[in-house]
Amino acid sequence: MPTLSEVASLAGVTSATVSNVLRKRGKVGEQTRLRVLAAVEQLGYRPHLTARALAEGCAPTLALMVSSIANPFYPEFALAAERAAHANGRFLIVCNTNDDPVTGRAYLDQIAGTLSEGVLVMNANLSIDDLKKTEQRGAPVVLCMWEKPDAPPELPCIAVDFFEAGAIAGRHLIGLGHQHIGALVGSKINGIHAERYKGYLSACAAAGQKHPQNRTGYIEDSVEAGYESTKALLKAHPQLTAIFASNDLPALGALNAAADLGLKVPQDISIIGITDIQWARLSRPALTTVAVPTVSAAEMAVALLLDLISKPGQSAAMRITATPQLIERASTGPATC
Amino acid sequence: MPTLSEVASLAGVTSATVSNVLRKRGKVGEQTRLRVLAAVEQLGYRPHLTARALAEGCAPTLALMVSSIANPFYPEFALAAERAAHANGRFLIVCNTNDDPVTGRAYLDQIAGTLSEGVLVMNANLSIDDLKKTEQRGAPVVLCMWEKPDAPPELPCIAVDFFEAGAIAGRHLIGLGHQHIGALVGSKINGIHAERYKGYLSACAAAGQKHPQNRTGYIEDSVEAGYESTKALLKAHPQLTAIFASNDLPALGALNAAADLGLKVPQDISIIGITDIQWARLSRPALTTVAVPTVSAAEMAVALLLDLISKPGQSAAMRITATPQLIERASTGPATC
DNA sequence: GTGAAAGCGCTAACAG
DNA sequence: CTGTTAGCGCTTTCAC
Repeated sequence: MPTLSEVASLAGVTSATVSNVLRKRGKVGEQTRLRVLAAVEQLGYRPHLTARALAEGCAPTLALMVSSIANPFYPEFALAAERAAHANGRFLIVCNTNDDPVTGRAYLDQIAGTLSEGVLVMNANLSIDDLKKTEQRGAPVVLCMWEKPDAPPELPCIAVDFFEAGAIAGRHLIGLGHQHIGALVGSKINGIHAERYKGYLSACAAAGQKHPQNRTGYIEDSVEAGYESTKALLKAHPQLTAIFASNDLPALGALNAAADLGLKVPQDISIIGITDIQWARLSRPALTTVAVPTVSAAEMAVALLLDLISKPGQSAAMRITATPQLIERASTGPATC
Repeated sequence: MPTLSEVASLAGVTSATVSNVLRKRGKVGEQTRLRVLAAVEQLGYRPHLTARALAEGCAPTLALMVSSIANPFYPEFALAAERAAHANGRFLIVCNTNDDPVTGRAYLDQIAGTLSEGVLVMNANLSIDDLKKTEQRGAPVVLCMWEKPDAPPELPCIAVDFFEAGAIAGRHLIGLGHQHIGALVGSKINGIHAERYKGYLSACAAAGQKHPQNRTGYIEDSVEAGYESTKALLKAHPQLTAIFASNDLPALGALNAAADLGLKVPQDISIIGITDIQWARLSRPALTTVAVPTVSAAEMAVALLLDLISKPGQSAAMRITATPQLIERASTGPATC
């Protein structure tokens, strides 16, 4: 690969000048500029991003920490984040923590500030302490789609009003006349869906309905867990006419459980999820769900991170994305009893 | 962030020595080693990966080019690739080309050899010429899950026997007694599924069945396209008892079309796909499909790429992964007429 | 064993 | 306007 100085000597100038024409800095004579450009073209010169990063003291990469990029929710976020990053001249490194704090910490220690200029953190089971530590070391951190507004994150974050998402789901079910509702709350690992559940409970309370504790299954955030839990719930409480799931994956599992139990959705039982992942519209019946603003959250997260990178020492404000939206599809309908 | 020389002066040695103990190179006196380690610990020193990359002339990153990481097939590949890369001390940069050759070329020009040491290419609509050019510039390229064994790739690649995958699917359907089979072949964009279709046709021929051209829909690789095409196919050919889809997404669309048409799967119509993406096991009925060795392909691709990186000028051999496997689930059954 | 010095490719003052 | 001069933080001969 040709270097700057090779281009320089071909053009009969010095590397500083070449750098200047390439970065459009300083003033360069029109003819030398042309000469340099010709040399660049002739040699097929491309700037060495690693060298540039070292010299500038700033790498053109951002890291995205997720538990697993194969989790159906992350790819859409990652796509939006990568696009936003690239639109700003940055590249995105994807790190799968596998929900293992040790792996996560190792990633942070390795790349934060040394290879990537900042880090976006999705639900990757990283400790706030580790994150604060990497922030103190100079690599900005942005929590993405933060769900616990009451627990001060102590770190910049993009928050989504998951309480409202839960409330919307609850109101939808109640509005349809459902009085016996089962709930699927995940994930067990980090109890991160508590906010959604609280929102749902608040909707019940507001309608004067009470939700008995034993109608809630605390489960993992997966189709399989939703499937099993729904079967158990329906066996214990045959009178249920609806299922509130704190996430789409368990909701989809509930759909399958209903089908395998010979129940018709939504005639016999209504099911609602939260998030609106890709599959939600593709299941049969298509899943009614509360869409969360994933794309805008990703864009905001990248914007916030870039802000923090450009202005070190900035205060760590929390930004909030658009309100979740009910997406009414075919898995919910009026209560029949 | 503390630097090597800061650690060095704390330990009362020179940076070369610190480097030696950290890289476990050369011989270092046991006591100096301990002293250095203590200093590293005390300062919380972490090697600056960008600086190291520049000095070593080798970046610790690999790039993965995909059309869109949100396409349901890529995340599983990306997960496996990232794990394999990280197991070898490399980080993975994800690049979404959006199927746009211009975007793809820009990515290659920017990072290949300057920020990432090599590039993995999934179906990203990049021209072979562009790829060969980046290879010539010194950044190894590995084509992942290459499907056209007859068209010499001229580039190192991991090939999957998609012809056999198609044949397996065809044999399965024929073995079940199906004589009137419709075919969904995608994607239209790059005609990349031809091999799968050929395999399917060969299975028909081997069984003495002929597949009329007008029973094939050439479509995009999506659930929606599969849905529409299945409806059209079924309308034009009501006698069809099975659908062969060259990919799972259209197969899932076919499943939905059958459901919306009031057809029971597999009693009225059998449907088979190829790939075995995550959703395949989650649909109702669960999709019978021919699983492709995604994970091993990803691992082999990373291994090949690392080989090429470590041994420049190596011959570009094609490596082949495991044979596709039939995964019999609930969407296929005996022909009833 | 350990240190001195050069250099990876580029940027960023500062001179001229 | 353009060239000179230092580095960025680390690795790597090559002496001592």
